[in-house]
Amino acid sequence: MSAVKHDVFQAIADPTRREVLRLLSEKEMPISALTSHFPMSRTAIAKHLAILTEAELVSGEKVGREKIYRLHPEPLAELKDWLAYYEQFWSNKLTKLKYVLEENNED
Amino acid sequence: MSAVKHDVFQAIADPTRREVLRLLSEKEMPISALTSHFPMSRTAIAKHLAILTEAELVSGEKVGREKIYRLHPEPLAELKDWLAYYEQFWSNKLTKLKYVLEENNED
DNA sequence: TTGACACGAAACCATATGGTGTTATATCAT
DNA sequence: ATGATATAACACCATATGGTTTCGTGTCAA
Repeated sequence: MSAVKHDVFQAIADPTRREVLRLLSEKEMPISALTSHFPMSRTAIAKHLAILTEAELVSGEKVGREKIYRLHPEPLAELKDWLAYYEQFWSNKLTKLKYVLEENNED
Repeated sequence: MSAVKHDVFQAIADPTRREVLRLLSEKEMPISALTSHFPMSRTAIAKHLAILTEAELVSGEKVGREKIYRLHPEPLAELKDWLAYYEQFWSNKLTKLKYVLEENNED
């Protein structure tokens, strides 16, 4: 679908692809089973799977006339590492505290 | 640059925008200072900032004739939460162990 | 007040993205 | 062998994306 290689960040940018990942996290399945969860054609899902495959987040194994796709979550480590850098600027606890203080200052 | 609202996932999909976030994490700065770090026009950076602003990852404050942009990392929590779900399928420790085993099997 | 500076807005462009439909090919069941 | 099934491959389309250039406007400094 594109000339340039897709990375993990681009792969998870699309809501359909995130839902595909979630479905595959529950159970490996072929394209047609995946497609039944979406209001779009099998061809569209196939393209999303191609992008996810490029990012190495899924892999497909041909079994008879089916091709079973399954989740391959390791590349998400790159995302985790990227995110870890920003946690020095924010933590859930400190953020909540800050919001409380800002709300108090409003009156 | 678009009719649909951009979310955090789309915002961080672009390498330029990720670099903008990193730069702003070091120091708040106006558009022209940001632009000097990239091989593209000020207008292009302005569009990226608009997308980051839509995702509420940055905010700009007008100061005189400048507009100072600064990082607003809280929306990254959504990403962190999304990622947390997949950590049940994989952990750094187990991944490293698996890689070590695979390397050992190579000879 | 006259530039120079920082930015915003608009028009434009090439390519990417996300979808469609059609056709072809391999496999399984009868 | 035939037909149904599962998917791949291809051509096509509208819109989004990521960039450009040009022009307009508010602000600071001389």
